[in-house]
Amino acid sequence: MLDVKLLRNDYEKVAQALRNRNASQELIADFPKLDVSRREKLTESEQLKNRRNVVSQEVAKLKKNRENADDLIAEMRTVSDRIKLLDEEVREIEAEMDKLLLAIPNVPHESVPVGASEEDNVELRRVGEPAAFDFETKPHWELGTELGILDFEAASKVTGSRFVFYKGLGARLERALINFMMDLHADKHGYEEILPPYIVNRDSLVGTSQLPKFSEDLFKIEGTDYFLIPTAEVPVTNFHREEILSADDLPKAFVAFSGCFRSEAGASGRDTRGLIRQHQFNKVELVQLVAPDKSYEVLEQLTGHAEKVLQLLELPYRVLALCTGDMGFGSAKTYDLEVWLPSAGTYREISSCTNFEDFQSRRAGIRYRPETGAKPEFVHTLNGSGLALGRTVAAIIENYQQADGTIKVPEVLKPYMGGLEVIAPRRA
RNA sequence: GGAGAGAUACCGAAGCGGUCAUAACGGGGCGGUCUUGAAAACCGUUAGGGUGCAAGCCCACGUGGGUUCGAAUCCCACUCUCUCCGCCA
Repeated sequence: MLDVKLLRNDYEKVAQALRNRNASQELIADFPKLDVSRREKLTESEQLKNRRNVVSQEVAKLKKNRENADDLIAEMRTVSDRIKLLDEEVREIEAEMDKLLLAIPNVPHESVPVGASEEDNVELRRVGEPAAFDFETKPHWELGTELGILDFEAASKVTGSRFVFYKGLGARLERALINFMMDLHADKHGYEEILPPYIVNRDSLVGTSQLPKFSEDLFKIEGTDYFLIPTAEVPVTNFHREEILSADDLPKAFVAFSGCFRSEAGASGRDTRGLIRQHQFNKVELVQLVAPDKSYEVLEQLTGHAEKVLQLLELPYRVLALCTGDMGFGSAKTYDLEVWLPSAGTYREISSCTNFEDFQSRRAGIRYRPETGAKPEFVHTLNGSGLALGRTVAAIIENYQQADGTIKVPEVLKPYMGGLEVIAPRRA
């Protein structure tokens, strides 16, 4: 959520940000009018409340002395009615303003490239060379099915499309990756490990800005106001919702493994095969709450932590700075990591690292006190995948495939796979 | 799921219609006095939001409504916590 003061004092800056995002100017058109009328009504109401408070004291005094207070009480009756009316109007205006404010995307950081679509994202670097295969490569869903480590058919029978069973060494590979990533971030990168609830309430989703705008992407639990989490970002960022932290508490750095559930409402027809786009997938997520003056430094570090996973797995990848038109709703700046997928002959997103600045913390009320006695300020929140598991498995299967259809186990994973060298069909 | 109890500042807790919210009282944290140092004692300090240049004013006793001239206090709904019973991993 934007600071109303920004909207009040620098309307044009917000308007420009919306243009850069291809978002409608309509989003903020009603703001000035609402803002002014709210403050007018609020001022009148507060003056009347002051009067009411003063008179109430007088009434108390008169009653105590057994004197007559009927005139004052009569006056207060009309004053109170007026207050009630004004407060009702203020409430309505505030509800409208909230609705409006919650629908306005964040203002991109000045360093974000201006652009209309993903075409305008800026590639910052490539790391690792895609392997040259001297045989016909196969996509991971073919290899995984042939090896008996992935079963899409069984999943579509048991559940439906866009679900998968991992079996045998496939399940083992996923578990190995989870442990490898968690150990790396918790032990080497200094994050605190969190295992969050997979179900959250509405306030949490508003806090991290999935709601109210993107409800169609979420699975809602029937008969309740609970939702399955689309990412551990939601429960973890909201851990300190409506709290005032002290300066020594920062930075808060959490690493969380969780299942993620997405309805993928608008994605029918895209990536229908394989592990790339599933309704349920696992992810290791990095989340940080930091002091505002540190957040851009931390964004670079956090992105580096996610990159480290790809480097250790020896998977070729590239880093993109997303342009204004391609960034997520709450983002002030985002780097995407894209891993090389031989079957697609291209790089595919495997991690997204974002600085939200105070966009989420303002919604979620996450503040800190810079020093004792100082006024609380909003923290900056960041998160990034470190990494999405399904896509990592797909990348390993495809990049480590061999001519005979077996999969080499990446060096760093061997200890997590009981020393296994190669994933081959069971029972040769 | 059934029955009951509760929610006030960092923690505990008083308050039961007006003089009680920079909120009694107790504890904790921080700073200081004293001390060779520490403890004890004593002193100080420790709190949100809105509006306004400011002084100030308004709001905030779990959340949202209601009654009343006036609500922490009375009424209603909701949320969460605790205790007992049932069920369960």
